[in-house]
Amino acid sequence: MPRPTPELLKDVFRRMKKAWGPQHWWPGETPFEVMVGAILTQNTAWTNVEKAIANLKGAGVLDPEKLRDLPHSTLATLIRPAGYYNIKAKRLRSFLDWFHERYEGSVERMFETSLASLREELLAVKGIGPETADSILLYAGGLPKFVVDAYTYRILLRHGMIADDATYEEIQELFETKLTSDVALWNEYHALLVHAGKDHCKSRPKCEGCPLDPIPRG
DNA sequence: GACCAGGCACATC
DNA sequence: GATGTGCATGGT
Repeated sequence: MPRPTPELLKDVFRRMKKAWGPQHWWPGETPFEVMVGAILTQNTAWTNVEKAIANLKGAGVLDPEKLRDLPHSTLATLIRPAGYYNIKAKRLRSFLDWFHERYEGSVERMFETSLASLREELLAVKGIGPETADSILLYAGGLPKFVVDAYTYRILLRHGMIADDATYEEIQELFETKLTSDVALWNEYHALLVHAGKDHCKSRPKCEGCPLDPIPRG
């Protein structure tokens, strides 16, 4: 497996940051909103998630206890624009039940738990996998956990920095061991990778003028 | 109308 | 352990 150096990873970041600037992630007003958004955005365009969150706010239920009190059908209807609304209503419910029973719906208490333990707890919730858990830890909790997603995989593979069978944990370990443990850096790095995959490269099939072009493609 | 989007759990082999 | 499949709306 190719082993990108710390310098290369830093260079990739500098190039993206220079080209596209700060991404201002995560777009959510409170840690709780970020956590809800992390579940709703699973395999879904963020624009659709925004509509769902707007519905929740409009109904005045974007609150741990109020959301948990909603019947399944009501919750599913409100989050309908985010797609997969039945399964996501269940996933939100399982998260909200855990959040209530384990932390009494308190964000402050939740993030008093150590990073490694909290990640294990989140992964044990039905509907929360590695990316959702890590998004919650980094973007809602401000904890040093690097978020890996489909774009991260694609871009790193394209530039020959990982093997095509690299796992989530391997890719995460790559960033976490070769970059300094810096929440602001990891926040921006992941957001820029998503921008690179979503907005930049998608609009340019061969990605002409890609800021990463000086880095050989695999 | 096809194809994709900031995954995950579960079935089947 | 690897591979396949269901879940669903809204934008291009």
